[in-house]
Formats: sequence, C-alpha cells, structure tokens
Amino acid sequence: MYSFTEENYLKAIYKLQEQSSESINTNAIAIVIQTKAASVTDMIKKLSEKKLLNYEKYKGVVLTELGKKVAIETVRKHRLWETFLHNKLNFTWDAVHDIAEQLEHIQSQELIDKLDDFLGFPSHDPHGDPIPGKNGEMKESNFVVLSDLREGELGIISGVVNHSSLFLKHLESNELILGKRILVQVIVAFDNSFQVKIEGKKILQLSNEVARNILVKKMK
Amino acid sequence: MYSFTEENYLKAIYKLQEQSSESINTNAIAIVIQTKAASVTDMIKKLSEKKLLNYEKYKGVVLTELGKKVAIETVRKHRLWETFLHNKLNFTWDAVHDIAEQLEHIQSQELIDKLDDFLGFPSHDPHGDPIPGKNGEMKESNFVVLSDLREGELGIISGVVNHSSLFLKHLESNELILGKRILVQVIVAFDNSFQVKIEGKKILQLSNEVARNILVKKMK
DNA sequence: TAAACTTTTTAGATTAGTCTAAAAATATTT
DNA sequence: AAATATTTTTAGACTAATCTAAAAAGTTTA
Ligand SMILES: [Mn+2]
Ligand SMILES: [Mn+2]
Ligand SMILES: [Mn+2]
Ligand SMILES: [Mn+2]
Repeated sequence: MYSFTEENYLKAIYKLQEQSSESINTNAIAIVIQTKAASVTDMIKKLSEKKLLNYEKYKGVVLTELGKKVAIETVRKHRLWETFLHNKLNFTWDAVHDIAEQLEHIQSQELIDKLDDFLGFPSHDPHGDPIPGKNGEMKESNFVVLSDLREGELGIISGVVNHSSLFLKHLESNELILGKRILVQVIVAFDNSFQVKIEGKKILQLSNEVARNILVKKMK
Repeated sequence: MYSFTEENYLKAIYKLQEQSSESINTNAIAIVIQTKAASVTDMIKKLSEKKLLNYEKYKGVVLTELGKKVAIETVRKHRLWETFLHNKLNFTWDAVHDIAEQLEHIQSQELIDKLDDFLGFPSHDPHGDPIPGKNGEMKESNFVVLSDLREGELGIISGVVNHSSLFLKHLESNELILGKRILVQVIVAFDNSFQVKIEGKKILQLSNEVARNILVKKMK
C-alpha cells in the first residue's frame, strides 16, 4: 500500500507531532530521517497529494487522520516486532530497534494480528513504550522520570526516554532493567545526582542525566 | 549487502540451475521474475560486475560460488520464515509463501540464526523442502513422487512438487497433510489415477496429476 | 524598515529498477 | 544456404527517492 519510505516519513512526522503540537517544519523532518531538506520537500508534496498530510508552503505539515492512522500502524508493527525479538528470540533490548526498523515495513495485516496473538497481546515493548492496539488505541502510561522522585520514594522501572544503544547497554550492565524496584535514598544537592537502591540489594550512584532518562511507575 | 531485487534474481537463477544443469537464459529468468527480457539483461550485467554470476552475451548465465552462496542464504531465510509462520503463528501452508517472500530480505545474520534456534533447527519447511544449514549445507531428501509407488506400497507424505496455493488448499481439504501415511490400494490402468487410503481410514481417488505432485517417503 | 541571516523551495542531476520499440544475434525451417 | 522465426541486447524513456547549488520566502537584528 505505502512504500517503505513513505511509512518512515509518516512515522517521523507523527513522533515530532507528539512532542510539539505545532505544525512540523521541513528541517526537523530532515534531521529525523537523516536526509536533506530538499528531499523532504519533495516527499511532503507526494504525501500531501495522497492526502496523508496537509501542507502549506513554508508553513510545515500536519498529518491528516489517514496519515496518523498509517503512522500508528507502523509504530504498532515496530513495537510488536521489538517485543518478539526480545521475548522470543532473546535479543537484548539495545539490539531490537534496528531490526524492527526493517520488519515494521512487512505488508500483511494478518501477520501482525497473529504476531500480536502469539505474543499474548503485549501492552508495552521492551523499552516500556505502549503498543497501539488493532484499532490504533494507545494506552496512556502514567510513568514519570526517575528524576521527579524525591528522597525515600519508590518506583518500578518501566521505560526509557533515551533509546540509544549506548544508554540501554549502560542500564543493563547496572541491572537497571524493566520491572525492577528502585528506591531513591539520597539526592545530592550539589549535582542533583541520585543514590538509589535496586531491589533491596545493590546501591548505585546515578547522574541526573541518567535519572532524567529512566521512566518509573511511582509507588506509594 | 545485496538489494531486495538482486536477491530475488539470484534465487530465481539458482532455482533454474537446480533443474537444468545448462546455463540459464534470459527469457527463463524473465518468466520467473515476472519481468521483461530487457530488464533481465540489465540486471544480469550488474550481477556480473559484482561477480555474482558469469555472463556471456547471448549465452546465458551461471552463478559463481558467491552468487550461489547468496542464493542459498536467501532460500534458507525464506524457508525458516515459512516454518515460523506455520509452526508458531498458525498460518496454513498455502499462506506462508507470500509473506516469506518479503521476510526473506530482512538483513541480519543474528536474526536468522536466532530464529533457527527458536524453531529448533528444523530440517524441512511446511512444504517439505529442505532448509539449508548455517553454512549452506542442504540435506538431500530421498523423497519420491507418489505416482512412482506401486499397488500395495506405503509412503509418508513428505512434500509437494507444485507449490501453488490452489493445490495446497486442495490437499489440505482432503487431509493430505505432511506426515500422514498413505497406502496405494489400486492404480487404475485406464487413466493412471490412484486409489489411496490415508492413515487406515479415509479412501480417496487421486488423479495422476495429483499423484505426480505429492512427495512421499517410501516405506518398506 | 532595511539589512542580514535562516529556512524552504526549485531546478537540474543521479541511481536503481523498470519499460517499449528497434536492432542485432542466434536458431530453425525450407 | 537462404529465409524465417525466435531470442537477446541496445537505445531511450520513465518513476521513486535522493542529492547539490541556487533562488525565494520568512525571520531576526540593528
Ligand atoms: Mn524502536
Ligand atoms: Mn522505519
Ligand atoms: Mn515458499
Ligand atoms: Mn523473494
């Protein structure tokens, strides 16, 4: 139906829209897609003709309902494949994204529905991101960043903000894995770094930078 | 490494080579790939420059060792994905091929090795075709076509010659499924049709055309 | 508000893969 | 061995997606 490239543009624009609320400009898309602004302009025109987005020269783009639907379907496929790779094939969570970037473009509605079933209709992918349902419905997460917790507060690690392989590997090597309980013991006033305790055992010192990129479910 | 299209050409040429032993001509490739001879000539030149096949103008092509290796890897990926779709996602054996045509082009050695492991290192795909191993080694099947059996002989259904969806659906609806025992009761002299008994129960009348397209492992 | 800077668009090229139509080579018939 | 038919290759064009360089529009600064 839609090409590999079209799906990637729609997904990129969708993710930019999630953050900014304003219409998305050419350069922002170019940076995400890793291409030149001139190429983005060309593709935007094409997507506009196909009614996937609304475009006004020099004013950026906004996805139409159709464009949003296609983008969400692609995100759904991406996250289901990541879950498959992690849960069934034992890929580490830093390795799944690149392969899912390819798999997300396989065309078959039946495939993705059966995969969803096979995985037990998971609600979140290996990075804690919500998986859209068959009809595009997205469960909203009530996660907060670890850096929002105060001393003495407890959370369960539930996701990440930064998805880079470097960061994910760092977390894994420190047992900072999805599902683990994390207790904030001390917040150092000087640099806002966090001293935390994981599942009653290990004590770790986390920079504020790290704390800002870990999502937790806050516990009472 | 190699494009979607290049892999499809190599696979097509490989399959033609398996049958004919002579060098493969342009038209034959065009028919398999469903394209025009002129397009095949263009692609052949490209593959020749990349040392994937040897090409002499007007004399057809022969795969190099490298070309054969890439083709076999693609066949391996195709059949492993078909096995996954059938065994894990419960696709019927007539539905797996088209989706595997897409999946076979996903680039990741680690993915295919882990998939192989996850599936328990299967030796054959859902149509009874052998799955090449990690190093390209192909176990040779000692299957014969059902039409080679004589009256009173027993076989186990092990594969198909014709892979069309129409034929596969026909077999399935008659319980002619991989692994079932099949006994040749009568061969009708008039039209060489076969009266067979499946697993001690059902008696079926199969045209010679059908019998020629079922592979069986012959039992004593 | 005009100059300077930034962003976006256009113009023109490139690459991969495909096509049609015509030319060239090979194969088959007479 | 010609004539005819078939196959293969070439020539030139097209589409999707990309690029560079230059023009145009928009924004900021003085
Ligand atoms: Mn991802
Ligand atoms: Mn993608
Ligand atoms: Mn197949
Ligand atoms: Mn294929």
